[in-house]
Amino acid sequence: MNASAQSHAAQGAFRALADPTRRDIVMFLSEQDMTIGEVVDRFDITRAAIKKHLIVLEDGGLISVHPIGRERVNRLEPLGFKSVNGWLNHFNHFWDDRMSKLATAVEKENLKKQHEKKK
Amino acid sequence: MNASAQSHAAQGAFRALADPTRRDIVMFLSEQDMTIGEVVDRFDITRAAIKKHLIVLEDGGLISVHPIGRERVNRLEPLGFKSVNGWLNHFNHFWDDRMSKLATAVEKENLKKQHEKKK
DNA sequence: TCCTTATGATACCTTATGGTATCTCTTTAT
DNA sequence: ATAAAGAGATACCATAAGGTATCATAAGGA
Repeated sequence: MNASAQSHAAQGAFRALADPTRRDIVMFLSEQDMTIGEVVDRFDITRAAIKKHLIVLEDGGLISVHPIGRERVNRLEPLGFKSVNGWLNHFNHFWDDRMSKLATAVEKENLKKQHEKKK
Repeated sequence: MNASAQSHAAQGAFRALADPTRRDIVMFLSEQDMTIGEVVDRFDITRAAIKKHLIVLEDGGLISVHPIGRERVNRLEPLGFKSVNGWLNHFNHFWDDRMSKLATAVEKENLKKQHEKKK
């Protein structure tokens, strides 16, 4: 999968992570799975607002919802995060390449200087 | 730096990456540095719109701008990406932990079954 | 010098987004 | 059986966000 396709696939995830409240929710969910009510208790906004955030997170593939009785447990989903990681990874390679090229250039420069010194 | 502080620091970067056009711009810039005009040539939207995107990217620390004569070259900035990577890394650890715990649990379950078989 | 080119800035429009308030629907417990 | 608790849906509001059109500015080149 190329980076452009990955970007398309990760759109929902990137969108979801853009909001600080949603990133906080994700942080809480990394400590333990939670029902909506439990998430709401940790914020000062209404249940409806939290619910919307959870829908965005679910659309982005970052969480999944599991009904248990009348409750619905929200759980982190690794796959959604992987799509983001995958896209970012393209740039990690990019930095590596840039650094190694820079290192090579510096090395050549040093060799050149040493050569000139000998003259 | 804890994950919450990282989240705060990375807010601009996450915000910038939420838009598909900006991610595309970033992809182009990973191939080569570009002036605004060169970026504009690769899209079907106005210069003003591109300019706004570049400002958001700069605010997010994902690019830097370097004036050369009357032109302004836009260049990717690794540090901005690192802030995003840093935040995401917290969850990579999380997956690793979860997987290892799962593996341990499965292993224990297998040992238990073997033990019961012997009976 | 003067015209062209690369860029910046502002005003304005439309839609998306984050939020509240309110009502309904289920499920559990008394 | 009925009240309370957990969750969902919808209407509505203010602001942010992405886009265009237009005007202003500065630097190169003929």
